[in-house]
Amino acid sequence: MGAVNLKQIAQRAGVSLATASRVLSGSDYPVKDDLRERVLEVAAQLDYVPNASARVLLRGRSSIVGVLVGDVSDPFFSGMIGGIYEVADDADYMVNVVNTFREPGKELDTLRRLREQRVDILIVAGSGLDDAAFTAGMEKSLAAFVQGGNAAVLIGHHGISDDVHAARVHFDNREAAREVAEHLRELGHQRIALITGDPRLLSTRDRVLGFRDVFGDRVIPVETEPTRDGGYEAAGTILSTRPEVTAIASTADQMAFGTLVYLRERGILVPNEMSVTGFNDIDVAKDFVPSLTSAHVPLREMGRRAMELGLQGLEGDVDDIEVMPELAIRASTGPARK
Amino acid sequence: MGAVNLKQIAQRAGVSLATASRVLSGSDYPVKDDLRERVLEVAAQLDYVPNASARVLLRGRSSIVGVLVGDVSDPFFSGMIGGIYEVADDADYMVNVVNTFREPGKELDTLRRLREQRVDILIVAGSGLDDAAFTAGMEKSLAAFVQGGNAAVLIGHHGISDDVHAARVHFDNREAAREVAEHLRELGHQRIALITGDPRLLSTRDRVLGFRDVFGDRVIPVETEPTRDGGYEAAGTILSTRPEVTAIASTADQMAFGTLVYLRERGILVPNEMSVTGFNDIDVAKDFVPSLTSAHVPLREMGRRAMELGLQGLEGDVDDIEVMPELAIRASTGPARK
DNA sequence: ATGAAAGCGCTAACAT
DNA sequence: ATGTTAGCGCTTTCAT
Repeated sequence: MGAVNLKQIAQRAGVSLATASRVLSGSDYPVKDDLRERVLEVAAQLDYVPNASARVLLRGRSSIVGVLVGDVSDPFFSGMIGGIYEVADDADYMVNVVNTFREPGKELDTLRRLREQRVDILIVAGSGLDDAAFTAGMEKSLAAFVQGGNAAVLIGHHGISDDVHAARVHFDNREAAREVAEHLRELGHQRIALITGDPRLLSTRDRVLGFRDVFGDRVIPVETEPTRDGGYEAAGTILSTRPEVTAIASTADQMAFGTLVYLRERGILVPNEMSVTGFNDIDVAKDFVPSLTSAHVPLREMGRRAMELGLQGLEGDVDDIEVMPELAIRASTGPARK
Repeated sequence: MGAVNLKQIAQRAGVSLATASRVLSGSDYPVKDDLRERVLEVAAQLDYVPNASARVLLRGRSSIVGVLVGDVSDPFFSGMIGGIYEVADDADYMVNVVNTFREPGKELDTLRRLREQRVDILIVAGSGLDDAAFTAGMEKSLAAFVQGGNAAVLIGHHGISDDVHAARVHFDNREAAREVAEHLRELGHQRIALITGDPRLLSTRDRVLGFRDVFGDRVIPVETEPTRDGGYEAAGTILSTRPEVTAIASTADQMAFGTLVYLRERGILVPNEMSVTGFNDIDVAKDFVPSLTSAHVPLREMGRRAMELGLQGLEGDVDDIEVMPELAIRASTGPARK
């Protein structure tokens, strides 16, 4: 029981702990070849793997980046995570992703667990939340983390005070939403429905605001699960209660897919009878039928940049960057029906 | 610099290290209320978070499950990972996912890093590989890991000797492929192309075998990147070089999507002029146009079961389970054109 | 009820 | 060139 440790290697090889360590830790300290070989052989034979905990304890650095997301299997997050991995891998960092399962109450908890692991870098990708106690807890935790000599990166997470010395990857959700809305307005739409996920999420809020900037009261918000099925259901509600609507927007592509499927099943033509828009522009959006008009969010790039900022943060320079929305106009939107 | 530690808490609170530990580690050891409160207060004030490394070192258990996958952002893996998280979360386990980026050479490396972290449970989800040295390395590493009192779970990873005391989640790729092939044969197809990813992957191999069981030499394998773009490209190659083909199968849905898009752009009717099949049946497959006939692989369930097996493995009982393929017949397949 | 001290596995400073 | 030892942060005996 228990993994093989250095002491066992040293004993078997008939050398001191220090010698074994010097050989196996990649130190450039000189060790005679015959001893070195003996150590190496025993280590290989027993398949010795050093204990990272002990090393971390000693060094105070873990080479682990902790990532806080809502749900790893959501393409929105897994895109970002993919970007993080790319950079982390080159920098020899392990990536430790934790799920909050979109339960905001859990976020503080998981953040703490990541801190317990003594991650060097913390990337918070879950959206902010409109909740004072939560925000305060978050700020305190992040401040203490950074205070401890680590780097924190917030992705699209405003609501956290600038006093927290964290790098940020900004994405202007409101502006992106405005572009989508503007596109619909130009097509002559007057009354639109907007399917949203949890309205307490700041990203959702901002997206709603963007639509309101253009449509004011003429946007009808419908709250649902942020999934394909949620969008499917919401579309049904909208059609039966709001016949005046000529376009259905969503705050995430998955919901728009659900809406498109619903419309397809009902034989309602898109975009002739109804326009549909998504948000985030995940990979399949362009291949869906009809291809989905969506606010493109450069997820992979955001992940990459976040990780780069984290690495820089360790060196002491905390930076802010902004990635730009870009409206992807496709086949799911057209002139409002008469 | 450096995170706050117990010693600092103890000093500030004017108590001994032991007392501080007893209060903060949730021990049921009795501590007078006034001291307890003082410690708690100081800890809250400084936002103390215990060092997991130290704890792991002491306890020998990390409550971390390590997961080895090809690529986190691939829906195939992220589905499984989602399942793992569900169970891990309930068991208070952290999930540490590492990417091999589909570079088989990296697998041994990443496995080692996970072992360094002293994960209690190891779930290997990347496919096996037809490479003796690789397999031997894998076996040795896993054996040593289990020997150390941990639990290993292999998902669809045959090729690893039964001597390795690992739990397994089996999925019969060959049988699943056979079902797809059989379906095509029944529709009258005689000549089919099969788009595959890396043929060194055992899962790919098995799927190819399943098709060969039914079609023998009449299946034309085409190797490409296991992505949407890879499938798109491969479709082009097939159409220009193999006009006799009446159906294009793929060993993963993403490639089939690419194929469908290519055919759509060329105005080739599916399934009238060409049938298309996928594999894995990821979420969007049913909503694609045309909806994709695919071998359904219960990814989420496999993840859940794997994690359950891992937890059981810690208790010493190593089990094998098998999940069943189920052919999802949809609109992308039809009778062979004349 | 409290504190002192040993020790988890490892590295690095310090002898020899 | 090799070995001995202190100590990273914590929990848990073992005194008191």
